[in-house]
Amino acid sequence: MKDKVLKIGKFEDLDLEQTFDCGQCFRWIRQEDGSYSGIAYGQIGNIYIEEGCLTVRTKGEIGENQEVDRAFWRYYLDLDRDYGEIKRVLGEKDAKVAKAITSGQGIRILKQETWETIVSFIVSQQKQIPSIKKCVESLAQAFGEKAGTLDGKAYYSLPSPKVLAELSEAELAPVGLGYRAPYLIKSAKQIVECGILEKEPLGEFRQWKDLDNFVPVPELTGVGPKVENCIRLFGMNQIESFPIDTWIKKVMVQAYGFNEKELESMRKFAARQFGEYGGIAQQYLFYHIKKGLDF
DNA sequence: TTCCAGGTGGCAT
DNA sequence: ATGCCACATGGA
Repeated sequence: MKDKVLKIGKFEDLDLEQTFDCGQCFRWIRQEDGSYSGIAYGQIGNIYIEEGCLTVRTKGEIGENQEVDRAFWRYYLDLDRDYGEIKRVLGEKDAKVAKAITSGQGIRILKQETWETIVSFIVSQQKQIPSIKKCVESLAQAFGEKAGTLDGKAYYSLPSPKVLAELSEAELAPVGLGYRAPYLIKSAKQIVECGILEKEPLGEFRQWKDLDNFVPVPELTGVGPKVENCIRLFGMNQIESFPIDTWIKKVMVQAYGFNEKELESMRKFAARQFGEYGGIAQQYLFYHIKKGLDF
């Protein structure tokens, strides 16, 4: 199959490095020319900006499904949300976020597959981002399906809940997940048993909107408050979600004067201060402090 | 070598 | 409801 090039359009408030390397996703890899290659919903792509125009090189014949593909990338990259307005609202309300926005003005919250975020963020606990990327990639190569090749590199989808649910800890051991391996297997079993796969199958260009009606997210094994909020924010389009990890804790202490242990107060504060845009504010703050900048 | 990492489950108060 | 602590592996 040949490559085809899709011109998506010109967008404000979009920076590929900030979006793909801000820690929200683990399967997009920066190429030497500054573009990003990866896979989402089984679609392989190489994404870049050329003369100001967002462009995706992907698989398929020219002219085939062009409008569907464009709609998909618009969806995945969250291009129909007005980040300019969100930044204005957040910036007016909160001076710390206003400062953070100066470092990450081009971040967009990807609309990732729910299942991918469940896997990724169960794996992510007590790991650094490069290590998370390696584990997720290794998982895909070992147990996923080959989705195709781009620039001579093979891309694999993540193993489905069914595949993962059938695996033993011994079989999963080579992936190097450590103590997270049983969490992942148990969560996969919970997803299979809850019946959502029959209702909202993988492969559609959409997230699991009513997962909570099948298994409430916090009931998944290995999913505590932090991972739950990441799944909601990155994988369920619930952008008010405000994950509090070690870095956001630092922000809350340094910039807002909280005591390190006052988690519940931090949550309440975030909900009141950032409201429906909590997750986007969180991502600006996260990106800013990770760059080593202060407030 | 030692220490730590986008936390959570299990147990004790 | 809250406070400890072990947890497996890789990288600095």
